[in-house]
Amino acid sequence: MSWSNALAKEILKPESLIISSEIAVVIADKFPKAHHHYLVLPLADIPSIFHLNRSHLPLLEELHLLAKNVVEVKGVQWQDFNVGFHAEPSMQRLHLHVISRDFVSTSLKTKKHWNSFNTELFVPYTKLYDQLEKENSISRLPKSLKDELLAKPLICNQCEFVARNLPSLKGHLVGHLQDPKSVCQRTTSAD
DNA sequence: GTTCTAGAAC
DNA sequence: GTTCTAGAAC
Repeated sequence: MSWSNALAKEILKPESLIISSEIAVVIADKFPKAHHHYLVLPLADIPSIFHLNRSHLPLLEELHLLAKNVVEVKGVQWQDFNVGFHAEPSMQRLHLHVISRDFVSTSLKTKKHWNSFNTELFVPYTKLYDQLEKENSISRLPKSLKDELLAKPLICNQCEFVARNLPSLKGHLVGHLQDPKSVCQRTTSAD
């Protein structure tokens, strides 16, 4: 399918690059799911996390360094970010997500969007790095587990709130952004 | 990955 | 009647 190759084409466009090295580049996600959402991609044609082994550990470190660099360039706080890979990627080029934890964005539209960043469907950089070091490969999640994680309730990433639907979660997340202290005291029925 | 939209949920 | 979700896309 052609849409799944879009990232490989995107990194060839100079205007897409925010920063780059000889090994990897950083671009803005075309449909950002938070205020800040960047992708770090190797120039080498590595299709996915399932093509990695121990020999790629230095490459991963380079991706991670660029992730830190883009956050610095944007003048925002590293600790406000999730940095990692999708356990079940859709796009055919290895890409490290660098996404701010606000998740306030009009492009966040589905339960799948939320759960792919806020359950085990999101593999933090360090978790993937350690697994690769230990086992020399990354294994796919069983389909039953993927289905289970996709079906999980919409749990806020900043408090105990469980949203009844996506618009409710989005409203709640805006609350965190505007008033980080009081939003956690709201009852779940208020939304 | 997104768009579109039927019909389920409210 | 309106909002929201979830599956098809040749």
